[in-house]
Amino acid sequence: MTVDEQIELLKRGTSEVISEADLRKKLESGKKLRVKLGVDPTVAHVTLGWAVVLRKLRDFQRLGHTAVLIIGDFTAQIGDPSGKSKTRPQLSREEVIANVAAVSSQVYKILDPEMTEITYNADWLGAMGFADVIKLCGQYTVARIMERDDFSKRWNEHKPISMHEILYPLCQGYDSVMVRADIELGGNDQKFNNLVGRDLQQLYGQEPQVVMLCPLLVGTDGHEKMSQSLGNYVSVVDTPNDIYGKTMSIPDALLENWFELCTDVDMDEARRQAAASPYEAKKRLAKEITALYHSFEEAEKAADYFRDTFSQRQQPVEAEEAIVPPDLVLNGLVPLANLIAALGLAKSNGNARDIIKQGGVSLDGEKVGDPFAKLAVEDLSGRVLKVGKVHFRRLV
RNA sequence: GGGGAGUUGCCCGAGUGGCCAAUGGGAACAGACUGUAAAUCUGUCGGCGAACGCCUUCACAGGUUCGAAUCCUGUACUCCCCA
Repeated sequence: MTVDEQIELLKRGTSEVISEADLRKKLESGKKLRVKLGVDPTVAHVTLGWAVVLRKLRDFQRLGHTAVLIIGDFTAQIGDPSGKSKTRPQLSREEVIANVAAVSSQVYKILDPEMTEITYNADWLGAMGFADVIKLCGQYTVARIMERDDFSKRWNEHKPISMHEILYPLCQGYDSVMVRADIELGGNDQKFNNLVGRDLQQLYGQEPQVVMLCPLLVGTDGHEKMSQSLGNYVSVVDTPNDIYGKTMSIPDALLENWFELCTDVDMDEARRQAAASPYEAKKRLAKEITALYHSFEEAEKAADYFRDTFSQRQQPVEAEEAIVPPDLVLNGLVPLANLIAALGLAKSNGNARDIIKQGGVSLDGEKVGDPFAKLAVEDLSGRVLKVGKVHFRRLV
């Protein structure tokens, strides 16, 4: 593959490369490049949003380069201020460890483990003494930190900025120095942090890294950046049905963004399809994504399930089984609302009654309208309970 | 160090002694329509209860009062101005 072709491939799904000339130079050197991606284990799922940069990293691996994954076990405890209008809660050591465990296996659904180097930034950041920190701080000025959009905005709005937050970019930049990164990948919101890496590398006598930024994937709600905390995410460990279904629920306006960032489908083709029939394009998208994290066969099955269950509103043949909690049963009768709440399908009994009242609950396809319905237990077993649009449970 | 302003439900934000579980908007949820799209319309949106109702909530802890989100005192946190 020529360098031009490589650049072409690598640029797909990026919004900015700083700079392309430097990237070319590094690729032309023929050297095995060290491509850094820092991730903070603040959550327990690899979402499709996160997968965008992981997939980009995998593109580099396919060209023979090394993925240097930095688990920000130290920085997670600071909390990245990027794109945040308020201070993040600082995570405890235990939470971070739990998240690392959960996430590390998920990233190999995308990356090639043979070509991945995993490091933990607590190894060097945690070992620094206060004098080292002061020295590092001496390399940067307050004005430069305050150039940053998030901070200046918060500053102007008279919102608090904690001291530790302004150290975050320095930590991340120092990571680049420590792993001698040739390239750093990140979402658009990481631009500032990644540029600090360039500056610090130069100050420490290294060639500055190339910064490659990917646009942020918009979440299923169609507005906010996909994130676990907002609940608008698709996880790579979601079931095929969930990946497919959640993808089908995104607004049409997101089709292009998702095709570009979540699939390898040719963009001309994707655009053509989206223009011709957004619905057909979305089904294609959902199937493509599902297949990436499961298999083509499972994606087909998910598509069938979706069509039958949601498009044609048939009752699913297979549904997660749920046991009627015995303590709800009185004289062989169980109050439906309490059952729904106990199964976690509503947040309280009152909420469950509200949903019933509004026609959101059915048993074997038959709507239940009485919020105070009490049902005979033996009568329930084997029947399928539907709550809302999405939740089905086969009662046992 | 001094002076001033503020902290309300998931978020924003009204509310200055009873009519406040607390106006409004957004989010969310359910229904209709549909393509689990968008737009629109309707409804719900602290907990328990069949219900009269009861319980917990307006930063935290005390206090005044028959009665407090609303008044007083202290504590914590945030912002502004001065040094």
